This record gives sequence, structure tokens and C-alpha cells, in this order.
Amino acid sequence: MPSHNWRNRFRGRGSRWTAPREAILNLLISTSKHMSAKEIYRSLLRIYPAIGLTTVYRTLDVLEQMGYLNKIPLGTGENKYELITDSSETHHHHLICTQCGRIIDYTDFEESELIKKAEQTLKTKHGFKITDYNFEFYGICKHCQERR
Amino acid sequence: MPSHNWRNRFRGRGSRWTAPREAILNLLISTSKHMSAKEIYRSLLRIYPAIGLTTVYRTLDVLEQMGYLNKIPLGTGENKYELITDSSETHHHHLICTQCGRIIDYTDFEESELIKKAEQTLKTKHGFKITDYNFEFYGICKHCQERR
DNA sequence: TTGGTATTGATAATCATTTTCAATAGCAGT
DNA sequence: ACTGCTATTGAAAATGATTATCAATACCAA
Repeated sequence: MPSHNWRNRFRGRGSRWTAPREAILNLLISTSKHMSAKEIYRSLLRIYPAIGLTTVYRTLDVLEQMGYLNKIPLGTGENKYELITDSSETHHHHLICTQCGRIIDYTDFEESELIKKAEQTLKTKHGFKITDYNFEFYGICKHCQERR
Repeated sequence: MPSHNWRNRFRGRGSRWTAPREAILNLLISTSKHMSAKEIYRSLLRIYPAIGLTTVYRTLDVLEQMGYLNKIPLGTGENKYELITDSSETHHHHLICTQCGRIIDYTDFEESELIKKAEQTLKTKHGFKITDYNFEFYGICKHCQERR
């Protein structure tokens, strides 16, 4: 995805395309990891020493509002973020290790189907307009189990 | 569920049964709401003016460790809690209104079945030992939709 | 009743995220 | 390219939820 595409997306909603935003997006695009705001910030410091943590948060906010970013609450008050790319359109879910914080993605067709159905049901039954959902398993990952 | 039952559960793990803990449990039992730590604290202040917020957090911690409490992250850093009662053994899920914070419970048999299957799959496929899960929909509730 | 120790509550500390605000930089219009 | 408007930026302070500290208290086994 060429960056002028992102530029246009920002411009299209009256937002400006700036150097910090480009740096943040490049990082998010290039990584397949789920990163916290601070991880993103620290990673960017190397190539963009002037960037501020505040700006990271603000850009993540904008991306979330635009619907391009997925916020994953860890339950500790910290959140991790992942870009929603075309290839991940089929929503995937998460395994969160409560020991080391590692997040493992997985996809399950059955689940995705079920969620689509559930969305409809909830809309008609509870008058609830779904904007997002979280489906996460918490537990101990293989790595941490072997460590004890 | 008589309170000596709870007393025994605490004692059984080397914990003590105290007045603050009884007050907190009585509140959690009597309400059907999902409450935040601060809501619990403020509610208890009326009948137990000496109670401290710290104690509320600690008791919630113990209950969660014992497996009797469900922690629901709101995505804002705040958590809400609900007691796991016998009648809710069939795990239910949540609709969280991102506007007013309201949480609506719902149960879906299909979902519960699917989750049980998924737990098994994840264990064998990813070596992940599941301790808990969250299945939540975020959106705008009926009430808030009508307000605009 | 007593002694050991878990628990308590007030206070201070953390940690992630937001707010504030003056300086800067995009960019639309010329 | 120049200008002016205003969105954006980064530093610092503020907020809000949760956790750590610590001396005093209260369970409860013996």
C-alpha cells in the first residue's frame, strides 16, 4: 500500500499528512506485531528522535476513528494496537498470555461466521448497534509453561 | 447462598473472613449490575463509612484469583466486575455501550458451545493453556442512539 | 487469652493515557 | 513562491485507575 494512499485518506477527512504520521504508519505497516503506544514510540525514536509520545497516541486515535486500527485491551489498563489491513479483513482473534503479554493471532472460520450472525441478532433483539468486538482468550502460552 | 459458605471458601485457602470482605460480597451478591471498583466503594461508604478503596481492590483481586469474579475491561483502562454465580455458570457475554458505559448481558448457546470447542483446539494447536476469555461486543446501545 | 500474621486504611507511588498551550508546519488560495 | 488560517506538534502538567508501603488492627488457631 503506497503511502500517497494513506495521505489521501487523511486529507479526505480534513486531516493533514505529516511526517510523524507517516513514520507511525510506516512502522505499523512494516510490523506484524501488536504494539503498545510506548513500544511504537520507542521504536520510532531511533529514526525520528523528535517524535513525542503524545503524537503517537493522537495518531492512533485518528486511525481508530477512521476504522483502520484495532485496539486490544490487555486488561491491565494497557492497550495494544494493530493495523487493519486488507488481508486481515477476515477478522482474527487473539490469545493473550497473561504471563509475558505475548499475543498470538488466530483465525477460525466458524467463529467469524458466528460473529456475523450474532451481530445481526444483537441489532434486532437489543437494538444495539455494533461498532466493534473483542474475542480474546487469556492463558499461559507454551513458552511460559515450559519456564516453570 | 448463605454467607458462612463464603466464609468457608476464604478460610479454605488460608484467607480470613473479615467485615469489609463480607460487606463487599453482600453488595456483589445483591446487585445484578456490573460495578467498577469505585462504584462498589462509593456504594459501601453509606453502610460502612470506614471502608477503604484499597480494600475493595484487594478483595476483588482475591475473588478473581479464587475464580468467583469476572473482570470486564472497558477499553478505557477501567474495569467492571461481576460475581460468577451458579446460575451464570453458562458463561454469558457482554454488549458494552461505548457512549454511556452500560453493559448488557446476553447468552447464546451456540457461542458457549463454540468457545468450549475453541479452548480444546487452542490447547492442542498452539500449546496455549486457557484460563479465561472475553467475548464482548462494543457499540451504541438503543438508549444512546435515540439521544442524538 | 494470647501470639503470630493476614488484613486494613491512609498515603504515596505507578502507569497509561489526556489535557494544555505556545510554537510550528500543512496546505488552500492567491 | 507567498500568505494566512488552523491542524498538528512536543514538552510538561494533569488525570484516573490501580498498586505499593507501612504502621495499626483484628482474625483465629492453640
